[in-house]
Order: sequence, then C-alpha cells, then structure tokens
Amino acid sequence: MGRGRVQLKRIENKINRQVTFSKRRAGLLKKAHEISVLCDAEVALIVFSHKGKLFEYATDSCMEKILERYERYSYAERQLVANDSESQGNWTIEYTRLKAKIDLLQRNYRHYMGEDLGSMSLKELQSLEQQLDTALKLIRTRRNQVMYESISELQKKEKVIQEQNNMLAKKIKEKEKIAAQQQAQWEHPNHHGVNPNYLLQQQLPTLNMGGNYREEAPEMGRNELDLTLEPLYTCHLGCF
Amino acid sequence: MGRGRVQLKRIENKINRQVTFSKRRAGLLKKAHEISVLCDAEVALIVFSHKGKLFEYATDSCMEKILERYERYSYAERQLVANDSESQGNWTIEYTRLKAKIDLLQRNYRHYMGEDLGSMSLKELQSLEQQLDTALKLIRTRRNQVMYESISELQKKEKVIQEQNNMLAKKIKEKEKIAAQQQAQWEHPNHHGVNPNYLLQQQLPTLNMGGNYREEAPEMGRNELDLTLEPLYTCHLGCF
DNA sequence: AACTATTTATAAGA
DNA sequence: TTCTTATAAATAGTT
Repeated sequence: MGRGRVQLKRIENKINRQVTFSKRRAGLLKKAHEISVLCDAEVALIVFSHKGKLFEYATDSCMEKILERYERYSYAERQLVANDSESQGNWTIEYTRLKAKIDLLQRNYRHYMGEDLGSMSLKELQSLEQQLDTALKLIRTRRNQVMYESISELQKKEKVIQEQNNMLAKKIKEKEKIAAQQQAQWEHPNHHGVNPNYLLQQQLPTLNMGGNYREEAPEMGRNELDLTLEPLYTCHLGCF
Repeated sequence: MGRGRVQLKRIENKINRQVTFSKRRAGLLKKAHEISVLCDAEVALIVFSHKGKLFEYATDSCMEKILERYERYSYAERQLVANDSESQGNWTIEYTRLKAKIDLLQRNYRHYMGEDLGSMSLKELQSLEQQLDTALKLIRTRRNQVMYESISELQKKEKVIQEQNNMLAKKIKEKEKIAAQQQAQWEHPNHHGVNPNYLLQQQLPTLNMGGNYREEAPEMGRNELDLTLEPLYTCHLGCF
C-alpha cells in the first residue's frame, strides 16, 4: 500500500524503520479495534518497539482480563489456585498477580484523573468520559451530603447555645431578684424573706449543667470539626 | 476497503459478521506479522471470536515470553517481595488487603465499561474530556467556596452568641458574689466569714462547642479512591 | 507532519 | 466457504 512493493524483511534504514513502525502501529491498533467492534471479538494486542517501548490495545481496555482468559484457554492446568490451602510458591504467584492487577487499575485511575491521555484510544477515551461524568455526579452528591450535614450540625449547636444563653439570662434575672430581696431583708431585718442560701443550693446543680467541661475538654485544639467525619455523633452539650 | 463505507459498530447480521471476522482476522494477523518483521518489533496478538475461539499471533511464536515482558513492563514496580521472610499469616493478611484494594478499585472502576457510540472523533472526545474536567474543577471550587462561606457565617454567629454567653456567665458570677457577701453580712454582720457559695466557684458551663468530637465520631472507613477531596476547609467551631 | 501514487485489504456478490 | 472484483483504506516514498 504505497509507492512500491514491500519486501517482508527487516527495514535496515533506522529512520525508515521508525517511521514505518509508527504508521503501521497506528494501522494495526486501528484494525484491532475495528475487528473488536465490528465482529464482537475480544482482542489483546501488545507491541514492543525495537527500542522497547510498549504499545497496547485491548478490547474494553481490559488487558488483564483478556490475558487471563488466554492463560485459562491455553494453559488451563496452570490455573492460579484458590486463596486458601496453597503453598508458599502459589501465594507468591497470587500475590504478584494481585499486585499487577492493582497496578493496572491504578494506571487506569490515572487516566480517570486526566493524566496520560496521550496513549488512549477512541474507545478508551469514550469510556473515560463516562467515568468522569460518573465521578462528577458522585462528587456532587458527596459534597451536598457533607455540606448539608455540616450545616445541620452547626445549626443544632447554634440552637443549643442560644438556649443556654437564654437560660443564663433567666438565671441572672433570678439572681438579681434574690439580691434585691436580700438587700431588702438586710435593710429591714424583721421582714420575713426567703433564705437566699436555700435558693442558691437549689440552683447549684443547674448551674453546673454541662458538666466539668473544662476538665474534660480543654478549649484549645478541640475546635476543629472535620467535615469528612460522619456527623451524627452525640453532642455533649445536648443535656439542656 | 471494500464496496462500501463501514460504520464502526457491531455487524448485526450474523453471517456477515462471521465472514468479516474471518477476513479481518487474517488481515490483522498478517499485519501483526509484517510490523514485527519489518520494524523488528515484538508483537503479541490474541483474538477471541464472539464464540470464544482463540486465534493468536506472537513474534517468534513465543507468546508467553512476550506476555511476561508485558507484565514486567506494565507492573515494573511489583517487587518480588521478600517472600521467604514472610509468614503465612502475613501473606494472608496481605492477600486480603490486596483483594480488598482490588475490590475497591474495581468498584470505582466498574462504570468504565461503556459500549458503542463509535461516531465521535478523537479530537471531539478529547475536548469533551477537557470540558468535563474543567467543569469538575469549577464545581469543586464552587462547592468548596459556598460551603466555606456558609460555615464561616455560622461560625461567626456562633462566636458572637458564645461571647454573649460568656458575658452572661460572668455576670452571674458577679451576682453570686454580691449575693454571698450580702448573705454573709446578713448572718454575721461583723465577721468576715467564708463565702458560703464557694461551691459556685466551679466554673459555669462553658460551652465547648466542637468538644470531644474526634473521639466520639467513628472513623470513617475512607477508601483510597474516595472521590471527595480532602476538605479544603477546616471548620473551626470554637476558638471561644 | 502532509501529500499522493500505489498497493493492499476487504465488502459485496457469485 | 472460496473466488472475484469494485472500492475503501493503508501506507511507502516524497515534500
């Protein structure tokens, strides 16, 4: 397919070989993809350039799956064994296999994050787009959730503090009343008044509501609310 | 390359698909061989037909070697771990860990497998991807911002109320002191007695917003692929 | 990286 | 399937 017949033998001219490799590699990958789509076949294509660079195509971007299928097909007896009851050697194999799988997944994840796109095929990019869309939705949902929870929490707290605030205000009023009465009694000892001590004792436990906060929870360094935490923990202040 | 243009989509007619598969498979294998020879490349090609039949080509007929090279290349960092020093138990743990990791990655990766839509060009897809990525970033930023503002506002409010709260508490203390003095004077007008309200010296409830949260909140089992970013905001509920 | 003359691959028909 | 053939695609050599 060009201006001259091609001898099926190694191209000795380095530049020429390089160029031809580029062109034919593209063609090959394209055709691999085409047969995969047109004929509903599963294709895995691995190409190492003369210099050792890797190029690959795999149907559904799932090289490992296909290679595993290949291994199964070709060497059924060499099946990687079940997880239990296996010897050290098999564990090593299994471990390696899993590590490889993780690496693959993580490489794909890099694509997911918009890196290393240069080498991706049309189909891969299409899939990537889908993934991104999904990711977008997930992020939205998650953000909404976190935000909502955080704000709810703050509002709850606000309410609690406000209530406490009101209570304290009420107490002040009472204190003032008592003080006034005391003063009245002091100034007019014959008048029959309420024992202020009694009242104070009544109020003591109330005044200590909320417990010994200072002891248990020093103020400093306690005030960060990590919004990533699940927010439905109990509030110590909630005994009002 | 025939008597009509070809749409890049699955050929629905079974016979047609079968025929096309035969032809294209031959072509693909041939081209794989050609690039291998012409460009001194190492090629591995695996094709499973729709019905599951295997066809393969490998440079120098050495599929396994190439696949191994592929594994090496793709997963270079896979350490041939110091297996000997590992106990079976550790292997089990490690295995479980890896399996979990894979499950996670795969769960996050599952939607990646989209089909058809073969009409868009690479460029279109790339630009689309960019757009999505940008959108993603913008949304992230925006969400962060809105959330941060909302929380800041609530925090401010809280702070104000808390300050009020503290002031009221202080007032109460003063009232109590006065009351105590008054009582003392009332009971022992000439004597400097002990303040009967010493009990009240226990601090008034100081609201420790955001108190022991960290301790109480069950730690969120965060997986590595959690798409939500680390919160860019630190929520200071306190600093009162 | 583009161009284009040719070769090659292959879709449809027999 | 396989052969044939018109045509689409790939690409070798060139710019």
